[in-house]
Amino acid sequence: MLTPKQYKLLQYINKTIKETGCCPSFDEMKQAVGLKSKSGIHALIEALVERNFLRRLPHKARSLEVVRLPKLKPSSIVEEEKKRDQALLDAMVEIPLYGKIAAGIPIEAVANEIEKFAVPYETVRGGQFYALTVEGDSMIDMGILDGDTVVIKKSQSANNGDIVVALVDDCEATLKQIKRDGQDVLLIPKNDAYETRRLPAARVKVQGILSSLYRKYQ
Amino acid sequence: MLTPKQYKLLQYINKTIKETGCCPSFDEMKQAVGLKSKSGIHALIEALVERNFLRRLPHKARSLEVVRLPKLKPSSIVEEEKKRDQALLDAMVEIPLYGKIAAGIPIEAVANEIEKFAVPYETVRGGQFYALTVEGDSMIDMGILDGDTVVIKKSQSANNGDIVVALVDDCEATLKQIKRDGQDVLLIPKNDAYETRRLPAARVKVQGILSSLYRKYQ
DNA sequence: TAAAATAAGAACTAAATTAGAACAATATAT
DNA sequence: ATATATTGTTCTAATTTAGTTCTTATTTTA
Repeated sequence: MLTPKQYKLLQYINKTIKETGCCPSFDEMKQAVGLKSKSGIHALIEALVERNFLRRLPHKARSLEVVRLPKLKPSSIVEEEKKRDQALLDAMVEIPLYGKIAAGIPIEAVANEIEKFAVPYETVRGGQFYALTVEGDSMIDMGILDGDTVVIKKSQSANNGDIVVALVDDCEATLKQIKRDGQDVLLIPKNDAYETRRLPAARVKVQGILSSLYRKYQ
Repeated sequence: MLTPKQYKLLQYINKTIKETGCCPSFDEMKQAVGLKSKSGIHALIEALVERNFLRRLPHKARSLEVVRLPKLKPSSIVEEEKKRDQALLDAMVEIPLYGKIAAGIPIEAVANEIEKFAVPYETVRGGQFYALTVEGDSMIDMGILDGDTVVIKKSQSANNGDIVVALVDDCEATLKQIKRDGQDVLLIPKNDAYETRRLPAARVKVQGILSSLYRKYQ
């Protein structure tokens, strides 16, 4: 069994040769495994040759060849890879940022994808999501400010009281709290300066539900 | 394995034989790899023969044969791995989540690290950051709500008007807008139900500046 | 606790790269 | 077959790059 350092170096040598066709120099190796002196590399290579993982021509530069690779990974390496996998799992994914949506007077429809917005993968698992930049102050009393980025989960339906992206008459998209009132739908701004709109349910389509909010200062 | 020069020459020889059916001369090779003398080619070929990548008949012109080539990983796979590495680079980093901070009456000091909070790496580059969970409603008029997570950039100083984590008398930490007024410091809540505190500058230490805000709905 | 392994750095040795020139062997044209 | 051209070999020498060996410490592992 190899020590973690030996394993790491062997993997690096193997990877480099496979990718470039050339053997790395001791200096390159010391960079790769994070050493400041090449005498350590020399010792590691001695050990790998002794254990028959490497073959070399003594005193020849860049003459290493990988004889075989270990079947077992040192347990500390396994730990490291677990952490890396976790990091990958937590990595960002990009969702479309469709542009501005009115939190005041409706401005533009959700239509042409312009940019991407990166969010943690776990926050957008199990659904389709997109992002919008809030414009206006009609939701200010819910702490949704002009310039905030909201992440919306696509949905054709919403519960009473949800904050949704609502498409009115197939042309205006707006972020409002939604409530049902008989055959009508109420689109409720959260700012006393704005008035609730009452519309027949047929004119309003829910496009998604507010899922999270991001704000960057300065 | 090979040095970069050896590799380059071997590739050229192989390519030429494959394309023209005949081995290049030393002069052609020296052109191809950018040398001005063929003695260098001779040395490289010696090395390639020694490493068993070439075979030759001594003193016979254009008599080289390629024995083997370093087998490279397909470049598509290399690309994929590069992308994966990039994903890792773009991944989340975890910053300490120190617990709750009062946005109303000060509750607990910034002290014992409890949890971690994952944020996109790029948002916390160039500085030390930590996260706090907002408790209370004193900043509600700035859209900072109870339960929001705020990311704070460590700093001992702040500009007038910044929203900061302020430590009062070395024991209460609170999130407020800060303003200077002569020898005093004003800690301004953003909620009409709360009153601005005026304190001598000596009693207030800035611990960090509000950098970003995260809110999860439902 | 003893034996490996890890680590740094310096001093040293050796190999690789490069050039130029002279020369030797081979190939080709006449 | 011979002259000529082409090609490969050998040498010197300078420079750069690379590998080895040594000492000294620290850390890890058995």
